[in-house]
Amino acid sequence: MTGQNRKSQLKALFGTIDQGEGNAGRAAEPNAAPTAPDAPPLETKAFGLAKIVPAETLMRPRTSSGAVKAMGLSLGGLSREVEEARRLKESLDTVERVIEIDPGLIDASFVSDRLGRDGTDEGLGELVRSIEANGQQVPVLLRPHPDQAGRYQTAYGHRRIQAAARLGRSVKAIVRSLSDTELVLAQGKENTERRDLSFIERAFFAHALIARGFERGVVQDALSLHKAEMTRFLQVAEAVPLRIANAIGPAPKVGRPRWMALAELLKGEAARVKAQDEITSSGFCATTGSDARFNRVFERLNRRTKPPAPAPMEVHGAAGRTIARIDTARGRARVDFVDKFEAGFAEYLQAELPKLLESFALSRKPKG
DNA sequence: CGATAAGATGCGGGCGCCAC
DNA sequence: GTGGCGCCCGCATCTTATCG
Repeated sequence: MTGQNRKSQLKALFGTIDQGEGNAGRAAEPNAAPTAPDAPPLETKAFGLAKIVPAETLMRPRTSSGAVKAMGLSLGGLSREVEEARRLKESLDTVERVIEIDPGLIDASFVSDRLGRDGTDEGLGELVRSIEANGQQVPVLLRPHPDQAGRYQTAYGHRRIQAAARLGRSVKAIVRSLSDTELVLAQGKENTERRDLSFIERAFFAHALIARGFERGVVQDALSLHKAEMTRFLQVAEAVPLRIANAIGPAPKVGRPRWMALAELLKGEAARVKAQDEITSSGFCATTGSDARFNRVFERLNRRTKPPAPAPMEVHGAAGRTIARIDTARGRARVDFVDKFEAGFAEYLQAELPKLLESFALSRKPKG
């Protein structure tokens, strides 16, 4: 597929989504698809009730009128009105209306964009409360299920559907006939706009799309990815086994550098065995929060290569009491005095410290 | 509560590979 | 040789956490 084709495909898809969903609380796409030459005027399509005055009608030059011509014009006008009425009816029939659907009839998208959130999604409870209090503000996008008549497949709005199911309510939805490509592109675009997917979820979503044969450029466009980012997504998704990523979960606070570091560690077979062992441990299962679970796995794999930071050393006074602590973590030395010191001590320390350092340097020099 | 450090994210641009 | 593509490095900016 050429870049031009890709762009027109995206424009055709997303331009119409935004136009049809003015109540979705999102700004219209700045480069939305231009209205097709044979499409009804924009106001007809968007609002249905607006007065229809095609531009060509307004531009048509007036001609002199005889009785016959007047009748012809009148008939012509009538036929135009009939034609416009037909168009209006057509647009009303095809315009995307929000309908209510039982969540039990709705299946998830064929490409998952979530990791290990089933039943443990921290934000879902909040969404349930919001919908309970204010109703569902934004409709979800569905398509008729390609294999099962009477059922639907989700393009986006999975969490809203889960929340509605939990409340025992129907889901406000727009149903549109979508190809596989259109469905995943809508799904990717929506997730990108909402910024509610973590790094690793986006990585696996991009990877899943590539695995299903979607072109790299299409995936980049749909997820608004820079080419370099796309490369890193695929590298991480290939290096981190899905079962491990699923066990960890979305880890929203863990970004690219740490997932890439984990992916690097997981390239070794021994590390994969260790990670598998970690995710089945009781401690891991008892850990709440995907960020904490990530840290457990990461620290377990990193344990050998990165020694723990040394504990602060205590300096004891004549009576054996701790008078100061020396912290050498992160490659620097820091001295904290336990008690307040007398006036002038800082100046004394300032004067004596160079001598102390010099004396230390001399003691380190090899003798002879 | 402001300053600072650490981490996350987006992006530019160089490089190598490959098809034409 | 040229252009397209993917990989990689590194920088700038923004956000979040920590410290004093």
